[in-house]
Amino acid sequence: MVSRLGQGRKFMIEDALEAATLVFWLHGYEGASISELTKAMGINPPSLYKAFGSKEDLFFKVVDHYNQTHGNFMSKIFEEETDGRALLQRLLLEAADHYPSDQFPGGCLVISAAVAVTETNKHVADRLASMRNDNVKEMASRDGVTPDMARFAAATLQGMSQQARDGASREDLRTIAKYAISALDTAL
Amino acid sequence: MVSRLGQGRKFMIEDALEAATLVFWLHGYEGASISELTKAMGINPPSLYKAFGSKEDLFFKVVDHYNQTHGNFMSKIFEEETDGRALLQRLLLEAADHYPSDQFPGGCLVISAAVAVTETNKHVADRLASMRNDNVKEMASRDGVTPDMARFAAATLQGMSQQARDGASREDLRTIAKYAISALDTAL
DNA sequence: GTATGAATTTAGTGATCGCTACATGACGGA
DNA sequence: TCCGTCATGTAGCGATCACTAAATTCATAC
Repeated sequence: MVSRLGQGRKFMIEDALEAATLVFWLHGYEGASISELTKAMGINPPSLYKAFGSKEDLFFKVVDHYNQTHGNFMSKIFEEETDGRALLQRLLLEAADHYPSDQFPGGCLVISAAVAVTETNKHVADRLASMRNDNVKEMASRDGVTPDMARFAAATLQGMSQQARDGASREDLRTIAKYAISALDTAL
Repeated sequence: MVSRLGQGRKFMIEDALEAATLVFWLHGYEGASISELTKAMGINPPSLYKAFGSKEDLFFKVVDHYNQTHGNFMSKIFEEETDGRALLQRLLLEAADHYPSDQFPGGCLVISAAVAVTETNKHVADRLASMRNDNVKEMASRDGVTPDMARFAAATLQGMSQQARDGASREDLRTIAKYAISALDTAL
């Protein structure tokens, strides 16, 4: 039985998450203040803490939201491509299309939101790092993909994310992706 | 005429810069607090501000110091290698040796110290970004190196830096470097 | 209409941020 | 020895951090 008492929430969780996503994506985990987050989400701090628990809880819900929306193309490719090489190729080429953006911060939130942080937030950066490393393992588990190839693809994706933040164009990133694909097609 | 009045500085600039370098390298520009910096440098805040001006001034003096010490291998390669392809190859292979580290934070300070930051420190991140982009231009100015090749090499180096922070081994990075070199050797 | 219960707004908490005023300490010059 | 000068240590500035106690508003239940 769902409780129908009280005045009920006045904002939509998804809308608030999307607003928070843009802030965390642009300024990173520590660079995003509760003040800026609540302003962007259109709510006050107590509402944020009531709905999401803490800044850290909110952040990881934002990461989930990001993976289901802006970063959705990745998991889609993981689902659709069975062949390992085709998987890596599509990841690289589609990332080249998605990472550069005018309306969004550019690059990948999971890659750039917590690179170098305070000691007290080390576990946040570590959790993102293990998400990235899980991605490498997932790639390496596919047929035709060695751990080395997976690492190389992951490193290229991370470099492309940085390049996007540094202002590289869609065309720039496509070229980087093509170089990487040609390396993956060449016996080492 | 050098002033010989007063009690004189009680610490060595280079030692203080090296200590500050490790803090900024590990925790990034914003993640490094004045409190942590002064503790690592063995001095009090007024001495820091007297000697270095501000946190931002200190940071960019740290970047210079880093480029002349831990990151010195880069400029050395730029000086020694005239041939463009040999330049890119050495950059990739030697970065693979330098980026992973047990005693140091790993990766490159210029790449990881200010990725996503507060709005008030955007200009710090922008200045590091333009240093990185200057590196790309410098590579592209060499014989046999197209802008595309330079971008690809830079992206790979940035990905390798991230991988090093995520725990990749020297061997892992060498393999990534070799993949990238094989791509550069293949006509696109 | 009134009591109940939940999310809201207001207004702060203590802690830490980057930075500095002030007094002390340590040296060279006279 | 005393002064002038500069770096130092102490102590704390205003601002902002993540977070929350308390009061208020609002929707339902009866």
